[in-house]
Amino acid sequence: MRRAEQLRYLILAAQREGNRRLTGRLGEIGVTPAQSEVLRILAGHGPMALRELGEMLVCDSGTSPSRIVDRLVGAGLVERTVSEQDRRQVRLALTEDGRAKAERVAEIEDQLYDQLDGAAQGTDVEAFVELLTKFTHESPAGRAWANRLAAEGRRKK
Amino acid sequence: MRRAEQLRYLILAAQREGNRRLTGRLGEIGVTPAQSEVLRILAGHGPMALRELGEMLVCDSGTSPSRIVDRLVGAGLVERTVSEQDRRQVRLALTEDGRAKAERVAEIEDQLYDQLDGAAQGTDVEAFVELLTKFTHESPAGRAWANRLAAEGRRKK
DNA sequence: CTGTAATCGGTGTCACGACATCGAAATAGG
DNA sequence: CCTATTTCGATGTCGTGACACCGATTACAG
Repeated sequence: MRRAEQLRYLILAAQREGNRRLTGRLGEIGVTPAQSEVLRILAGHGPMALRELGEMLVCDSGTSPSRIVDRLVGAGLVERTVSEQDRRQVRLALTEDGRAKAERVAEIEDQLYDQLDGAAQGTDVEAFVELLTKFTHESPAGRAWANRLAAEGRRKK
Repeated sequence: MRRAEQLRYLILAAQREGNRRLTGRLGEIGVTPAQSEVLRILAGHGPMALRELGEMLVCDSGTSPSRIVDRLVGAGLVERTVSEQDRRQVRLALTEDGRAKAERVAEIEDQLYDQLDGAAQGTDVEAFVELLTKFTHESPAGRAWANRLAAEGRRKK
């Protein structure tokens, strides 16, 4: 059993398990994990174009997350407006319902983060964060996460 | 930015990136990552029932991996036979083509494991393995991986 | 100003994953 | 035996993910 193989499958299992727990809790308020990521990004970083959202989404590195947004628009949580300056662009903004839902999502996530932080007590997570960052920093998903961190930094200023 | 949140998204990004690389390399021989896991399990642990396969599959914790197997049967890599003793059961076995394909999958995986081991040089991976094992050991995917490890142990005897 | 290239978002397609439900077959209980 | 329960695998459905391709719109080069 190679060390890398074990790491590979444990990362896969952890991702699945995290998603499973999140799906269960988020299901109570009628959103999926992918949708929740969109809600949280829009709540935290204001209205933006679909392309910008795509550059921050870890869960979907496709050309554009049109279809995830479709469902949020259908659920009345997100508003799509064609940009005035550039009619190719679409501006995405949370509705009132969307803001409320994003708030509830944040609460649920916080509870799960408490669990995870508890499980990670006594482990040198920083070393692991560094390894994963190195492994992903050239990938679409890794760049999306880096974009989120950068935006977070700007927001705090 | 909570530590757990960073860990969550980095694990997601790493899983996506690993899958992306694997998809690219495996695409050359016409299989997907999920299919490759089935091939490797059948190659390593002999013919088995669909249920047993399901209990070892990290990639699919659903009721049964019928549909993934469907495609492998369609591709002529796996043979499905109704069990004589228990006509509810289906015995899965690799065909000659399937064995050859599993061999090529193993070579590709080894190359990627080399990359990953290289990137993990100097990191205390064991601590991380322990954390992930603890996090997943009650989950479907975690149990599947534990089953794989156990079967691996038995095979070596 | 005009033709070409680049950008943006939408869509078609395929293969998952997760969940629920189903029918056939075997087993346990009486 | 005979019925109720359990097991096994298949299947329907929904929502991703990843890729390729498309039309509309804008930017740019000559």
